[in-house]
Amino acid sequence: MFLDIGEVSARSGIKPSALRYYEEAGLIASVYRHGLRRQFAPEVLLQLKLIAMGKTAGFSLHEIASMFGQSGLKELPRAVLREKADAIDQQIDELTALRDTLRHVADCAAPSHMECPTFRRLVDLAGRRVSKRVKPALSSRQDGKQGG
Amino acid sequence: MFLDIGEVSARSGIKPSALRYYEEAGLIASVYRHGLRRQFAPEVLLQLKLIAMGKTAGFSLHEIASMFGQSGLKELPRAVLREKADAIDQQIDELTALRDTLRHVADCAAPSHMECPTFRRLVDLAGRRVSKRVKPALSSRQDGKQGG
DNA sequence: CTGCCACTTCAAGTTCACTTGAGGTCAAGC
DNA sequence: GCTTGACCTCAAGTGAACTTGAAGTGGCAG
Repeated sequence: MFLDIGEVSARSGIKPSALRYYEEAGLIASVYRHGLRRQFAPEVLLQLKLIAMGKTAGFSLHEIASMFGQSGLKELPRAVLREKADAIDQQIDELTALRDTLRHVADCAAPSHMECPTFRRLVDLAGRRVSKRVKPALSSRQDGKQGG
Repeated sequence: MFLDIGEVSARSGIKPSALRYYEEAGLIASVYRHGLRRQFAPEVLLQLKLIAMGKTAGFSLHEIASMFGQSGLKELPRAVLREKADAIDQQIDELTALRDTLRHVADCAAPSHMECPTFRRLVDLAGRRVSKRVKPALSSRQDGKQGG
């Protein structure tokens, strides 16, 4: 019924050391101990998927915890979630621009991309979006200080 | 004509220390020195936008350098760029799923999300995409080892 | 010619997200 | 009842991406 850490690790592809780290960070929780051993509910696998998605989005573990902490998604600040969703929308726009730029650079025969108008337009477009951002999705202490 | 580091910092919103760090990492280059002071070509601002976009996408500085190193985008490995573009496509899918999940959680009135079929479907969908991934876009040493 | 101040270098410090290693525990199988 | 092996804790180490601090340099305004 319950999974011990090796099992969770095997099914999620996340090392036991990382799982313990997540537990300490309040991202997941074991339901009880069998002797020393943590026993996890199977739902933890779903939570770990969510965590992986959050990481892909560039959120810190702390931010992920604030979205769906170990509480098992019971009482979440809906406003925070909507904010994060908006931030992800912005990020998708940026990624789209980067992807298009990459594809353009890969295909464009121009000798210097810096002078290619298509290239400049692509980068510029993305740049504009970045500066329009309300809140930084990726938290390097740099963003938000020293404002551009 | 040329910009010194403070100017570049002011226009890009990136601290001088980070700019020096980027130079050492081979991401940007100054064209010459005026006394001690680095002089940058204005194009560096465009390059910095590209770097910012790459960071948003979760690429390491090393990977970003491999995409468009300080060379000024002259002779780039087109295959690598296309690969990265594909990776970004995958990432966009994941982010879309996460965003939809977040919005669902914010709106869903169910007492426990774990039992909400819409929720499970969303997470599951994303999970499937993740495991279909060819190459990890975000390089934590974990991904790729210990395969799930 | 003096002083200022934005720059310089270099070493060390910081945060995040883990990993590694040493030494210990305990349920189960022989 | 002893060994085995998967787990445990805790401290320290790692790598990425910077930041900070100390000590120095040099062009330009006054």
